[in-house]
Amino acid sequence: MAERAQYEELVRQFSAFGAVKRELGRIMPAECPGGSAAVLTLLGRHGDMRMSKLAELLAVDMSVTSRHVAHVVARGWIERSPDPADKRSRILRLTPAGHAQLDELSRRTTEVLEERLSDWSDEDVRRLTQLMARLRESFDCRPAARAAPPAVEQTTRTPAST
Amino acid sequence: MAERAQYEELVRQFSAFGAVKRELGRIMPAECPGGSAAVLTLLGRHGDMRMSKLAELLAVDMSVTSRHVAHVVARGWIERSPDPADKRSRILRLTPAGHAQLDELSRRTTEVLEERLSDWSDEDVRRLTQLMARLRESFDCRPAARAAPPAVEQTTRTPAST
DNA sequence: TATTGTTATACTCTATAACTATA
DNA sequence: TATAGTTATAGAGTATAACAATA
Repeated sequence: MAERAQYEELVRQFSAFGAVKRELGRIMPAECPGGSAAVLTLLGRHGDMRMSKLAELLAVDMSVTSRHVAHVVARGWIERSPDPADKRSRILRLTPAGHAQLDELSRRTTEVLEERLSDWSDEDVRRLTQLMARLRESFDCRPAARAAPPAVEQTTRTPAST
Repeated sequence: MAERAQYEELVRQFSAFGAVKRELGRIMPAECPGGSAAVLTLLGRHGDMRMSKLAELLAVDMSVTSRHVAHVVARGWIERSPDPADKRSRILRLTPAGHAQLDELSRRTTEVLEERLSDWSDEDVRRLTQLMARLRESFDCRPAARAAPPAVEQTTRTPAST
């Protein structure tokens, strides 16, 4: 358990982190803003999935997910096919062009990080990655995970607010 | 120097970090969005300063700073007094109400972090804070710091793009 | 001429609410 | 009735460019 001053300093770093994100965003292809990049990355990492699953991984509302996906579909990077098991659902899958775009994104971000973090040890990079992952877990993010006790999770929608 | 897979994982955490920021933002007072909170925090930490200095600390364009400051001034949390040394400039200073608001912000964020990070060791909190601070330094952020060699820094404006 | 700061405009990301089509 | 997904609308953050006042 840390002290108040420690927490304040941590929050200060959270706030300043936006500058890093923006700097990284500047080197991305113009046609592929952050939201699109996130969609491609998660599909590349976790494979084909439904909208609701993607929304959960992105930790944003499904309406936001829908917009990002529409943008990415319009550019031919993913395709939406109907789910035979549930006609309300759609299965998202990377197209060959999507894989190519993903490679390009990876190339650019790696290039920038190699330059900016050239004096970082491998261990420090790993440590930061792990701590940020743990932070995300500690902050829950998904509504179900915090609201419910060790119960079953049943919905991915925003719960009714009263 | 880390490997490509390490960098990709780190970028993934950068992307996911947005969820943490949003979660933290939800518990802030409605009248005080993130931009205002950042202004108050920096003024509280560094004392009175000019717009240009604040813009540098925020690592955003001065036009953005101007908007945030206008919002905060409208709520009576800071005051803009003319700089006697340079009539183009304005000195920003926290009002008593601003100090009170700052205390409230600190109280809320500390409360949330104490809850969410209750199982974190003091050392891990400190380590994450330090690594994020170092990350910010590695990413420069201010235009002058990267563009110029070990030369004097002379402008805080966006440099001409050609 | 160059710099400080403001304003107008535009774009991205996000959430809420209303809507459709299925279960 | 409840759920999957879409769309309309609104709010916050940011950048660029044009502008006013002062160095």
